[in-house]
Amino acid sequence: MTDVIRLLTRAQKLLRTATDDAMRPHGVRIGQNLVLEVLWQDDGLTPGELAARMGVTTPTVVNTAARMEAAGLLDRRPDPRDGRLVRLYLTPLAQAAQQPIDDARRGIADHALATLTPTELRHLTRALEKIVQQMEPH
Amino acid sequence: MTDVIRLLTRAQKLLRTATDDAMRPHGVRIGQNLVLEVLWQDDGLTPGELAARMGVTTPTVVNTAARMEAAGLLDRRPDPRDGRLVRLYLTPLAQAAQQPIDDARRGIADHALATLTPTELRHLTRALEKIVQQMEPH
DNA sequence: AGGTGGTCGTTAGCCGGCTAACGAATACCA
DNA sequence: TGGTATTCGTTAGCCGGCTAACGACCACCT
Repeated sequence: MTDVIRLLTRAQKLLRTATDDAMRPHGVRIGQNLVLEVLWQDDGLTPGELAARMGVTTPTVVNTAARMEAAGLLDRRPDPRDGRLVRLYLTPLAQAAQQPIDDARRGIADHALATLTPTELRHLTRALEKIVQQMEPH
Repeated sequence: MTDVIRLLTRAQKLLRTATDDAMRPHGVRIGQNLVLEVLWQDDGLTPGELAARMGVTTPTVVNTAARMEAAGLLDRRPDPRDGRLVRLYLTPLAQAAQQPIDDARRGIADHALATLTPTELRHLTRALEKIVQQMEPH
């Protein structure tokens, strides 16, 4: 019963470690990955918006963004219309990292799933969707 | 391709959060859960042995054990034969927590997997095993 | 127009991972 | 036997999550 949960945890940890190892040479850490993914598609979001899309809390985004700013990956600029808001913009450095990081992530996914048949992949996806739907708030 | 990885990450996070929420009323946090699981079965292990069985590093166990000692969950006693070793022993408090915590974990697993058919559960397990085997250091 | 309530980001402080560097104790070998 | 290498646990310091408390700013309503 709970064995499959342990398996899932183990798999996720292995994937996380592999991803972090692959990102580090590009000056990006695992937690910054999601920020980049979202901003690559939609630059200039606020910490709150980012947190919602990433599924983490706002303080997590604030801390991560501070590290990324220190690393030269993004700029933090106040919203001209609403003094409460802060908008996060990627630097050219962060934009240039998109291609190699995407490639690395795809490579890891390919390797992790290499021994699964298309049918098994479909089944896996379906099962995970069911779990997520079951556990998601409301 | 990488979507299923995201799903897996999301599912694991939901499970982790639910587990932590269920443990906290019993005075146990999520990171201490694995320590208890191992020591319930095999008391008096060293930090290094625990780390190996848990799949984490030794410093992680040392830190977690320090918090658990402060919480009255375990005792840290030197090995009488080898002065380098430290052995970790569960207190009665920790032993008494086994039943309710096991129940809670089983309840979470049941709920998470409730919408899966036995066949789907088998497929899920098989797919996760393949991923883990593929990614584990040979 | 002014006060009040809600909405932001930030800070502080915790837990749980990690690597690197260290110090103490044992084990081994000349 | 004595010196050196190895094996432990610990400490320091980082990243990435979280909650709670706070302060600034806006919006709304009288």
